[in-house]
Amino acid sequence: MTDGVLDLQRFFPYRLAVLAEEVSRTVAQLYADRFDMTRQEWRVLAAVAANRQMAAKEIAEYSTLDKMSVSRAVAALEAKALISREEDPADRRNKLLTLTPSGRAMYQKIVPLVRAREDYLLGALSPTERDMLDDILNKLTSRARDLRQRG
Amino acid sequence: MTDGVLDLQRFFPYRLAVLAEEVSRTVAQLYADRFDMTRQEWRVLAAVAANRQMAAKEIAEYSTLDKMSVSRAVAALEAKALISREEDPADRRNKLLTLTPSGRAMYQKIVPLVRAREDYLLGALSPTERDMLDDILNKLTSRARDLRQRG
DNA sequence: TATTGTTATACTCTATAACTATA
DNA sequence: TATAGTTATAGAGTATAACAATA
Repeated sequence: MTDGVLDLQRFFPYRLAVLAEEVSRTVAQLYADRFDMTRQEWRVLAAVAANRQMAAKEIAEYSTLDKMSVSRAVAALEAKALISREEDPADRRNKLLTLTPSGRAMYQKIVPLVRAREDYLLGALSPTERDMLDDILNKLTSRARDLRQRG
Repeated sequence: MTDGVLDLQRFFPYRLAVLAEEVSRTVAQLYADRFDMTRQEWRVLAAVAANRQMAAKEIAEYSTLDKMSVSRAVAALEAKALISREEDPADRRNKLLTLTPSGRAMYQKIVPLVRAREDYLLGALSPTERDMLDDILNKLTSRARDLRQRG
């Protein structure tokens, strides 16, 4: 183990990447195949649905997307009439976003589907494991952010 | 929680994706910024280093890459003289890959660096948590694969 | 005919940065 | 000058499929 060879199958960053990609695909099957949305569009839709009336910058922070991804996802969602945009009267640089009725309807169709997949996945774990996973994800995410900032 | 709104910050697939992306970046900082390798090239390098003399198909299985990604990563690594290719005399469709001395030297520079990052990340966890995380990753990966295959 | 590996193509994603309009 | 958002562009990743060589 501590010799010069690294076994990819036991290397945590690799295992995490494989799991996350697999999970991401199972969720994307729902919103991509059935509702023709990209991952970015889904995240923006979920962000606006959960918060109502957000500026693009707030969406970027909430969804961990950069502002360009948000901008393009918003344009795509607007073209599909799933969200609408209006200027913020208090600061006309901001474009406030809300779901249209059909955007909300689509969101409400997708949510139970992705929740069911989440439940199925987490159903592999005991309640104790689920609680611990919650802590573990928080701790690891915090460390990973430290690491990346410090280089 | 069970109303129609999904909080992205509490949604497991989202949290997992954010963590995995963050971890992937901290590791990529090492092999990309310092050694000018893509993620695919790093995975292929690691696969060949851990197994010696692999055919492209075996690399694809070991590294969870598809055969085209392997083919292009191999071409790139060969152009940098990090791996070499020879025909398998037993089946001339196979191209057996091995690291060149400079490929092995680069691998041996990278391994301690990525191991240090892995150790730092997992250092956020107690030994109990680390053991449990190991099980959890296995269980979730197995379920996610089930889910994706069944659609 | 089936398999290994390569090549072609097109689409998505990501990153940097220039640009606009407001402030 | 600084900020919110858009647009441009190029590089990297991914997916489908056609293809060549070999079995």
